[in-house]
Amino acid sequence: MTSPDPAAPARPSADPLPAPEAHPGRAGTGFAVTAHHGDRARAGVITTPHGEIATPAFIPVGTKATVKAVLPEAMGDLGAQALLANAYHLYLQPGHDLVDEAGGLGAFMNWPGPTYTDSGGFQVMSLGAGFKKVLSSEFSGGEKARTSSGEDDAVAEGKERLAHVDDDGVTFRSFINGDVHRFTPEISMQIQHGLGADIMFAFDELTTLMNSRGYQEQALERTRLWAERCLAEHARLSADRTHRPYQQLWGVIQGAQYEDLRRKAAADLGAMEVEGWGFDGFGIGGALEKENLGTIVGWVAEELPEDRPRHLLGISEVDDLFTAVAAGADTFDCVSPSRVARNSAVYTATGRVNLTGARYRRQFAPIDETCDCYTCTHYTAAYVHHLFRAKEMLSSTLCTIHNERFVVRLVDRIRAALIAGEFEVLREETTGAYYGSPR
RNA sequence: GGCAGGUUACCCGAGUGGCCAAAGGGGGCUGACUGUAAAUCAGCUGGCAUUGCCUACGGGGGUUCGAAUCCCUCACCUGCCA
Repeated sequence: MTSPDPAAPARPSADPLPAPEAHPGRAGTGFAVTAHHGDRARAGVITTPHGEIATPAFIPVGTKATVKAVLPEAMGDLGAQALLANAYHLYLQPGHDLVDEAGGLGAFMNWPGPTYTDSGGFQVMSLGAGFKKVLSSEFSGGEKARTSSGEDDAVAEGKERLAHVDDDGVTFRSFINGDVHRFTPEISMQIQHGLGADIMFAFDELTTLMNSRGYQEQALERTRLWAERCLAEHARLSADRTHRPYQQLWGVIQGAQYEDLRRKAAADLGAMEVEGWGFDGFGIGGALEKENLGTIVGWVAEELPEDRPRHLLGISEVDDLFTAVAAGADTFDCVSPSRVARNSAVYTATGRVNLTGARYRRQFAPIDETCDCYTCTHYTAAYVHHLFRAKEMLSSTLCTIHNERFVVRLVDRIRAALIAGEFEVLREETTGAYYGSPR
């Protein structure tokens, strides 16, 4: 466990970076593959102004510039190489201008390592299609095709949508106070430039499993046009700015479960160039199901340029990580380790368990004997069980540290196994122990 | 001593003749959560068996086809007045 860069200054300095090169967007940044394994799995290094990220890597999520309940320093101690925040949330509160004034996201939250921001595209879906409904099996099998831009279901459900999509952008209602706000690709880029993360994502539309094929095509074309506009605005903002010009912009591949749409999206964005600017990497988004996750990542990886990193958005379950790495994914982010931890679920080598269970009342041993996290090396499961029962907030802290370490370490081990040529062995051992049988 | 009110499941607390094995909380048990409107949400929570039966609304006794609900009595608790 090492901090990303203990020597890095915690506060912004006046002139921290070298002069731009010929391609201003990529100066001092980039990606290098260091090892291949099998058809598509690989290990590599992403370089940013705030340090390197060895891939495959898990990037913990700190939506509002904090991984809930955990100090940024602790995230460094548990081995997080980078953190991911959300443009939508930080735009609403405290505002990207204020974060910019503070010296950018990393300086603001005292995180010296690399940072990512998501574009706010996810909120188009989560606030628009309806909270909790993206992957809900309750809706995924439905016959009725529904669209994120239609108002029918919201009316039928007697609920008001919080977001509305059109070709130019998205109109949101703030989840904080109901204020109306407008996001376009340009606005998302302006916000993300203000936030100043090393790696930004293009503004996209995430569709849901219940959208019709026709709507998926329409949304995909919209996402493609938005990607071009993001690149153009990124170029403009990068040229204008002098104090933080080295941000990378990664395009987001949509296309739902359709092979032709996914391949087209990947080919389009992979080749996309606007005023000499292309994407520095790619995100793979959308409502992926466990069964087709590997297949979809595989299609996309085949179409994308080899020399740029691929980030799988929102995935962190044990078997999914192995599947995705095998299919060509390089980095991951996910809220699950954190959210689940606050609700008393913890990962162990032999599966996920709920710590509020009565069976932990007297377990005077670590949550997971095989874990090297701060929680497991200092506290017993019985103590954490007590904290949950007593509704003490330290329960969230200790379990989040454990779960984030669990996933970070797992992906670190996957990386080491790739380099050593032992990926399949690790996969079989790990998923076998975790799920009872290998997946 | 007098008057008034009260005693309901593990706890608090609704319920004043049948739709009551009994609302609602809490607690307990179990589960869910994959680019965070999430320290959130869901199910179960007297016993045993297939419909159903048994045990239960302070104890005991009545009235009634039928009582947590009405009457009598006993016990305990809370006010107010002596």
